[in-house]
Amino acid sequence: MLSIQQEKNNKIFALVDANNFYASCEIIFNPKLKEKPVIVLSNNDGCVISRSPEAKQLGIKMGQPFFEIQDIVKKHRVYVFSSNFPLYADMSYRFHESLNLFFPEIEVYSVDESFIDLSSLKKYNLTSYCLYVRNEILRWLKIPSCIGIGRTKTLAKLANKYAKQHPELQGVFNSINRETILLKNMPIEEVWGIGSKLSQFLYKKGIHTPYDLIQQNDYWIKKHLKINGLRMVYELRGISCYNLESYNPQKKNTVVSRSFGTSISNLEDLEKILMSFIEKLSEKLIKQKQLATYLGIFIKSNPFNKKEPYYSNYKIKKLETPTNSIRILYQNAKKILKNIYKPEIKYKKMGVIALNLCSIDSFQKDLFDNQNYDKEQLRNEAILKLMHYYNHSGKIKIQFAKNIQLPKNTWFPKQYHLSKRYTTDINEIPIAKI
DNA sequence: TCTGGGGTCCTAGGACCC
DNA sequence: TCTGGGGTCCTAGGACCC
Repeated sequence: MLSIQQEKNNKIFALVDANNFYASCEIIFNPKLKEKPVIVLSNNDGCVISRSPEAKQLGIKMGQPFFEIQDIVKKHRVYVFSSNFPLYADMSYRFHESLNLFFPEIEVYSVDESFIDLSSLKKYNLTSYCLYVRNEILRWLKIPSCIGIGRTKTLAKLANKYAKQHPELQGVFNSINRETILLKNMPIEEVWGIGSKLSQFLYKKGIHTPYDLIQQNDYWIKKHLKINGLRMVYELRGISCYNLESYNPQKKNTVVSRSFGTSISNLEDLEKILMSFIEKLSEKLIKQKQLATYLGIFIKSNPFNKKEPYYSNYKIKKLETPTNSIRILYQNAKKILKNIYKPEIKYKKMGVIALNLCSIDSFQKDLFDNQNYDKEQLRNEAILKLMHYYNHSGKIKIQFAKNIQLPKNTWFPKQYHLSKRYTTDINEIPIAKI
C-alpha cells in the first residue's frame, strides 16, 4: 500500500520569491547600479550566486566559477560583490515582515521565499490582490519579486517560476484553472524536488514535462522516484500533501565548514583551524539552545585538481553524553580528524557537523547528574566569553593548546569585493546628501 | 593560479542481538 | 559445526533544497 497523507480540502497556496535577491539587495544601496550588470560571489569569492537580469543577459551562469568570467567582467564593466550575509539577512527580515502585513498566514521557507495559505481569501480576486502586494513590496523595499498561485505548494512553486519566465504577467501567475498550460510548458527540471540526476533519468525515459510525469502510474513512480517523488507527483496532480509549516522547527544538524584559500597538508595546522570551527559550532549550538549527540568531521582535497588524486573522508562519532561544550567537542574532534587524516594529501576544505541535536531544556529534565552538567555548561560559557573577548579585541588570540597561531592567515576565505553593512552597523549607514 | 556553505530526507549495508 | 530469520542501531553516502 502507498501511504501518503493527502489533504482533501480545496486549498490554495502561493509562493512569493524575490528576484535575484542578493544582487537586488546590493542595488538598493547603490542606485547607480540600477539596470547595470551586478553579480554576488559565494564565500571565498569562488563562484557566482546571484545575478541581476543584465548580468544574466551577458551569459553569466548561476554557480559559475568567478575566474572563468574575468573577461566578461572587464569588458562589460560588471559590478562584483563578495557576499554580505548580515545585509541580506536584515533585508530578508524586512521582506518577510512586509508579507506578514498582507496575508493571514505565511511560512518563511528561505531567505527570499515565503509560502502563503490563501484558502481563506478564496472569495477575492487572488491574482489582482497578489499583483497589488507585489507592487507594494517593490515600492517599499525596492525588491522585485514574483508570486505563483496553485492548489498545492508544488504547483505554487512551479507557477512562480512560470511568472519569472513570462515578464508580460508582471510578476504573478495564478495556475488555478490553467494547470495544463503550466504542466505542459515547463521543463521537468523546474519542478521542486527534481534535480540534475532525476531530470537526466526522466529525459532518458522520454519524460520532458511535468505533464508527461503525472501520466505515469504510481508504482513506477514509487519505484524510481521513491516516496518523496510520489508525493511530488500527487502534488502536481493537485492533491495537497504538504501543509504550511508556520512554527519554527528545531534544527537537526548544524555545520561549520570552509574552503581554504590555499591547500593545507600539515596536521597541526588543520587542528588549529579545527579549533576555530569548533568554537563557531559551540556558539551556534548555544544560540540554538541545543546539544549535539554525534559529532562528524569531513576533509577533502581539491576535486578540480586533475593532477592529484582526489581524497575525501567523513567520520562521525557518538558523544558520551549530548553536549555543546567547546572543550568536549574539541577533544572528540581531534580524535576523529586523526582517524581520517592522511599526511600526503593537500586539503582544500574541512567541516565539522553536530548531528542529532536535542534541546537543552528537554535534556536537562531527564538528566540525573544535572549538577555536573551545569558545571560544564557554566565553564563552557565562561571559556567562550573569554575567547570571544580576546579574539575580537585584535590583540592576542586565545586558543586551547599552548603556543597556537593560526597558519599565517593563508587559509582565510577571500573577500575582495565586500559591500558595507548598510543596515546592521551604525558606522556604515548610507548618508543622504541634501 | 582561482570552483560556496548550510541544511533536509531517504536508503542501504554491516554489526549485533535474540 | 552448520544454518537461519528478523529487528534495531550505527554509519556512510546520495540526492535534493536554498
